[in-house]
Amino acid sequence: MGRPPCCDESGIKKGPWTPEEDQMLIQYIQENGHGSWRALPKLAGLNRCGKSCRLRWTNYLRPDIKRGKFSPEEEQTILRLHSIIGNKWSAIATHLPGRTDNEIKNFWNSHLKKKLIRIGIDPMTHRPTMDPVATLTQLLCLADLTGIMEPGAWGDHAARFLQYLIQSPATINTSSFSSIVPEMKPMSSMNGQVPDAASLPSPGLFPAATSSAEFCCVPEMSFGFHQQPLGNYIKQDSTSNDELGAAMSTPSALLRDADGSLGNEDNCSISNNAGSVPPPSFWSEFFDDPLVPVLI
DNA sequence: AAAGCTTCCAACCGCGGACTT
DNA sequence: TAAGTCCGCGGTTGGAAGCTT
Repeated sequence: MGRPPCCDESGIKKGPWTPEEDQMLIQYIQENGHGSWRALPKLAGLNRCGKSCRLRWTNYLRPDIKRGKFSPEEEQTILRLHSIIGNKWSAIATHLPGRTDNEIKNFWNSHLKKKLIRIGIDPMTHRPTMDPVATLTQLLCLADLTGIMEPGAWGDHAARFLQYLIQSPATINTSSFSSIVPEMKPMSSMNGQVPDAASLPSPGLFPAATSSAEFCCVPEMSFGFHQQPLGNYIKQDSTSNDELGAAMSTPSALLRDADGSLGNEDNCSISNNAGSVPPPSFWSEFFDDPLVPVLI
């Protein structure tokens, strides 16, 4: 069953709001609350439909709306949430105080989406648009970093890791790649700065998805290097203290059960066993709940 | 300076879920 | 239970502003 459009009444004004109309709406809502949006226009003396009033209020006139450019932190939050829940703009907006779903949607469509496409990330899947190994090879070529493969250039760890990526494509589960783009930057933009070689794992620490694993973490090194240090993390039951599994983890690690579904264990936490390497910052930054966040 | 193009964003549209009658 | 209504959401649009040629 459909419903008639709310604005099909003749004589109802559409289009941009005038300052006078804004003032009437603000004054009415401040004095009476919005109540029924349907009834509001008549009560407030506005020749608008209720829907138009609601939109104007929620997207523009509300006193708690934050104006101005999105900060890098807000941008990262949007990207992270979008990689998890997709185009749920209202849900994303709940994590960005003062920002409206419409504003976030516009920012995504006009900035972030294009940005991802430009750097080779599919904005809908948040995965590289090309084969990750091919992408890495291409980036290496672009950055003219072939010299790094020479012994001693980055240390054995880094060289082994790069060789792993280039020579062992079959071991990389490309279907599980995910991207938290702001934490990564193309190698070509690193201007000779390389990550701490000691923090790079040996290829053996990268388990491909296996059917028997409690969960698996898939490294996301296909596109660039995380700005945050890598480390090994332990998934632990906080009540029994049982170690449920250990994995090489990146800031956007994928935690899955053996059947590929999302982990859902209560009482679990992620802890770090790498000593000097802190847990990925986004766990605490982004999720209030210290239990296992569900990411995909 | 002006024409054409691109970007940005406020506002609209239509759908679907929830609620009411 | 079905029909009617309201609200909120995501997709899309149109025009203003900015940029390029």
